[in-house]
Parts: sequence; C-alpha cells; structure tokens
Amino acid sequence: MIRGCSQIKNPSKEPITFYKKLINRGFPTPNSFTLAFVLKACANICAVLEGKQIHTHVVRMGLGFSPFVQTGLVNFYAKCGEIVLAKNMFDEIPERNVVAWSTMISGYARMGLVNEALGLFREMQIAGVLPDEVTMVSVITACAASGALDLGEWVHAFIDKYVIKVDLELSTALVNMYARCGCIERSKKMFDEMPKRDTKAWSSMIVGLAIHGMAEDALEVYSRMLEDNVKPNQVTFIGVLSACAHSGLLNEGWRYWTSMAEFRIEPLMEHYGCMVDLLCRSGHVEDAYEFVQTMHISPNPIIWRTLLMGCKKKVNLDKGEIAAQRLLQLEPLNPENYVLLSNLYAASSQWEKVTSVRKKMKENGMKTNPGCSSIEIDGFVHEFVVSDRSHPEGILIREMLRDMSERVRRTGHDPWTSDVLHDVGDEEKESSLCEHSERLAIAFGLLKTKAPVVVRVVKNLRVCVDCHEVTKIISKIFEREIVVRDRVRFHRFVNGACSCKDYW
DNA sequence: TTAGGGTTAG
Repeated sequence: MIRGCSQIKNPSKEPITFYKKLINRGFPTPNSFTLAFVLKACANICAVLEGKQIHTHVVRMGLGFSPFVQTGLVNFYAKCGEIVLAKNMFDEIPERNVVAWSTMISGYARMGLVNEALGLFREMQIAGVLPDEVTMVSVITACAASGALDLGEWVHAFIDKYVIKVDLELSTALVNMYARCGCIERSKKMFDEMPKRDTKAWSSMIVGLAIHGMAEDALEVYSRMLEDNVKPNQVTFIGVLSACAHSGLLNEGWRYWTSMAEFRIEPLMEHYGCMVDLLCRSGHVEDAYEFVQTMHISPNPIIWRTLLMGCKKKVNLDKGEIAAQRLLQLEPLNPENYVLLSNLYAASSQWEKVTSVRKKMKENGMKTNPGCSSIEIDGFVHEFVVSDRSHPEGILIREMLRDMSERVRRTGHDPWTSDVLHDVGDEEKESSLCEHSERLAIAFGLLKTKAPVVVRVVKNLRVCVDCHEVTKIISKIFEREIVVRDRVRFHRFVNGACSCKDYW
C-alpha cells in the first residue's frame, strides 16, 4: 500500500499516513522494504521532518545495514536539499554499489554542484565501481550545468568507450548538455539520431533552440512534435514561449499562449514569466504591466524583476517604480533588486535617487553578486571576476585587453556607458566597462588559443550592451568565433554579428 | 514487493 500510493500521479502524504498507521498498530514490524518505500515517499514530497523521524526508526530497528535503506536515506536527504546530510549518509555506507554512487552524484548534479558531482564520479572510478547509464545521466547533467563543452565531450567519449547504453533518458540529457554547452549543432544531431522521442526529449530540443535564439527552428520542432502525436506538457510551452520571447515573436507568442488551453495546460508562473518578458522586450512595457494585473496567481519576485528590467531598458520610470516597490515588498533583502532599481534611476538620469538607493544598500550591508566569467583551456576552468587582477597571467591579459580596446576604438566604436551604474565621469565608466569579467575571459581565450578554435565563455550575469557590441567587433577584427553563454541564453559572435541579432 | 536517471520563465 505504501509503495502503491507513492506511484500515483500527484505525490501526497498518503504513503506516510499509511506508514504511521502501521507504526501505531505495532504489528507487523516494518522491514527494509517498508522503510525504503516510505523514505522514497518522503523524498518525493520533501517531507524533511517525517523523513528524519524515519531515519531514527531505521537506527532503532537496526535496518541500517540494508543497501536499499542506505540508498533510500541518501536519496531522501539529497532530494530535500540536505546535501551535507546526504553526503554523511553516503560516507557511512561501507560497501557502495553503483546505485549508491549514482544517487549521490545525482544529488550534487541536481543542485548544480558541478565540481562535487564530477569529483565524486572520479572517486567512483578510483573505487573501481563501473558506472551505468543512470550514473551517466547525472554526470552529463552536471556537465550541462557547467557549460564547459570540452568536459561534456570527454564524458560523452567515456560513454562510448565503455559502451554504456544510451537510452531515452541519457540521449535527452546529451541533447540538453550540447545545447547548454553552446553546441547546438551537436545537440540537434543527437536529437535527430534518437530512435524514439517522448515529451521530455522534444521539450529539451525546443528549450535548447530557444536559448540559442533560434525561434523559427524551435517552433518548427514543436510542430513536428505535434505531427508525431507527442503531447506537449507545461515544460514544452515554457520552451515555446521563451523561444518567442528571445526572438521578439509577439504575435506567435500570444497564439501559443492561447493554445495552451486547448491542451488543458494551466499556465504556471514560468509561462507568465515568459509572456512578461516577451511583452517587455518587444517594447510593450505598459501591456506587460496590464498583463501582470490579470494573472490568476500572485506574481512572484521573478515576474516583478522581469518587468523592472523591461522598464529599465525602455526607460519607463513610472511602471518601473511600481514594479520595484512590489519586488522590494517580497524580497527586501535581495541586493540584486536594489541594483536594478538603481539602474532604472541611472537610465533616467535620476542621480540623486541612484545615490539614495546605493546608500540604503550600504546601510543594510548588502553586497552584490559580482560578474564572473569562466573559460576552459586545456581541461582547466579559469574564472574571472570584474576587474580581476588575481590571475597568474594577469600581465599578459592586461596587455591583451589594451590591444583589444585600442583596435576596437580604431573602428570608431563609441562606448555605451549608461550600463555603468555610478554617477562618475565618462572616462571612468569606460574603463570599468573594459574590466567586465567576460572581456577578461575573452582576452585570455584569444591569448591561449588560435583560430579556428572557438572562444567559449560562460557568464553568471547577463552581458551588458557595451560588451555585446565590443565582442561583435572583436569577432571580426580577430577573425574568431566567440560563444558567450550568459545567465539566460547564448550569444554566438561571428564576423561582427551576433546570433541574437541584437535582441536580448 | 526493494534503491539511482532526462525537459522548467528572469
């Protein structure tokens, strides 16, 4: 019964209730099967307190020797985000089989703890445990999160070398990984070669094309999906709508939004987010504001932030201040929100208000998340933060930066300084732009590799307008393809143009 | 009757 009611579509507390009844009854005594099932039920609904209680039962009943219960505990803690406790449990397992290793690696991968996941994968090999296709799904997922193509390629080669079965789940993970590592061609190739594709596989391809700004392709894949009689789900529509948003396809976006009802798909916060983004970026900030008013769920901070960003871009102080107010009510402690508001004021040349927002941040001891870009060279990931001077090859990088700036300047480029927050002189603004982390990473990439090697950079924030312009110019004068993955999408710079067609 | 896996807005 406990296992049976865990397997129905919508996970509930029911299996845990059954377990409680069993305990209260006092007979029969739970065994390793019972505990493994109920732990799984706790993991499914993130029932942290119940799961911890069951952990004490495990100890009391002396069932901690069962590999099924051990893995069940690791999985329970990992799924509930208690990753340290999960690792403690994992470390206590005397004989770890492939399932135990996979559970722990998957826990790390799901939380985006890339280095931990990959480190554990290496330890697993040292321990002499052979990974299977389930292990590799998590390892590939970690590669996707890292954005490091070389790493993903290495793991893919590993899969081939050890003849690990590439099933539906693993090929979907590979489609996703190649897209997220900036190689959309390989992603498409993996997808085309799949013998069978389900909703998740199609959605993965659609989302991949969307983050590359290839809206037409994404929508074409979507119609092929329908022709194939595969039902779209909520995630599919997140892909379709974000594809429209990333390419400014306003009418199409509305059409797909309306069509969701035909598939009986209720819009989630994410779908509203895509629509707000679509409206804002296509210049309809007022409509976006009205749209938010019609939402049948209460807007979350991301919705308000998207709107605020749109207001900053289109310089709509009115609606921007309202969005900021709502945002700060919900998230008064997130420094990013104050930066956005300050940016809105800067864009409207309201320098006094900029100062007052900055002052407030300082008073509350808020620190912003610095821009950070990484680039992989010969298997090492090099990280750069804004104005970074810590790299051992810093002097060479500085020289390269100067060379880049000089050559860019000679093309007549006029630095776009309004993205620089502070009310300082133009010269200072210009020099702080030149030290944005992506420029440091690109300079390093140009130094360390030769054409036709593609310079691939991953950034934690969005690219600023000036860096975007400059990277276009660099791709032309240095005759290099440069691929930048920013916080939400890819930019592929070739011969002076970007794949996003300057719409992002 | 046991355990681990793929797609998710800014």
